[in-house]
Amino acid sequence: MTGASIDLGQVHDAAAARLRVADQRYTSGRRELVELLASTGRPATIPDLLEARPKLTQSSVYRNLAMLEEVGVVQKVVSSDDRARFELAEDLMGHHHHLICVSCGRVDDFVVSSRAERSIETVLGNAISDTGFRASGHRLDVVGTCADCN
Amino acid sequence: MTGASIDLGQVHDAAAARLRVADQRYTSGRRELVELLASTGRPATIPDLLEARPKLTQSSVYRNLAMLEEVGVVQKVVSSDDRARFELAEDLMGHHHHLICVSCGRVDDFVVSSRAERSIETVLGNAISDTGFRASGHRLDVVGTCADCN
DNA sequence: GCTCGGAATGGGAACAGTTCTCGTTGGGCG
DNA sequence: CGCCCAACGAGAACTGTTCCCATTCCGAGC
Repeated sequence: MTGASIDLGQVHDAAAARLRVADQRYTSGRRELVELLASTGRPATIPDLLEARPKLTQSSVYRNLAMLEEVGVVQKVVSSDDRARFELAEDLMGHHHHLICVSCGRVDDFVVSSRAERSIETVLGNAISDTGFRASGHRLDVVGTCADCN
Repeated sequence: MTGASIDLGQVHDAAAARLRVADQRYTSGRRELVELLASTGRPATIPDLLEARPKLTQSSVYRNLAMLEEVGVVQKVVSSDDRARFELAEDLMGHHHHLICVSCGRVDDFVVSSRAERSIETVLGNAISDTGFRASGHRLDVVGTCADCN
């Protein structure tokens, strides 16, 4: 169900390039974060990341995620609990949506057909055309309870 | 653009009834919150509410919003900034979507045609049918920059 | 290979939003 | 009229996140 796995080398190259534009280095800590997020297949919380790589420290993870978000390598995802979650940016991961469990806060990815995406875009474009709002994208999340929470 | 205004009396009746089921009173503070949320037409932050009704106190607003959420009268909305926003529950407000400004965090409501809603529901139903996830609804938000933020 | 300068790091303090605590208030019922 | 307990108000406590600063690391130039 989770889309075809992505090319890690390509992701690293893109991350390095985007950081370089901002005069930032692609350090080992940042590389680890990107690698983790690329392999998880689901938005991760900071505790998730710290647990997966105990060598990482909290303040650096926060700082590096903020930097990676700023240069467009990762993006923040909000769920129903109060921890931020992070995933690779859409242009690295592919456009997708989230299943948000209101019971445990877990977030999973899913995709819909590109035809369905186009019709959603059209509907949204019509709906907001007279609001002065400039859309940069959409978030279509399904809320409910995950299989584990039954 | 904001849908037809809702029947305030009906909202109060529903709120009172849902609280009563949970052995809770519909106190003046709670009534004020419901009234504010019904009149705002856009999800409100706690500071918004405190400013609109200086008589309300912060701790009571938090406590009462939590209670009203628990009995299904209001719901929490997350935006891009880190303040929670609240609006009346969907069955009191009508189903709608949000325009989320990534620059200032402001959130506005908009609606799409019921035909479009049905097709979205169908698409989502197909996409998650084999995940074990039980959907209770969806959130379709448009992110971008509002007219004020240009 | 060595040194220097600036970027990144790590640990902890500071901060903001939210939740909890507890003594007080007040509405409803006997 | 008085009792009881839910709700209130003020502030303390808590939690996730951000900031600070001394130390470490990396890369460029010698």
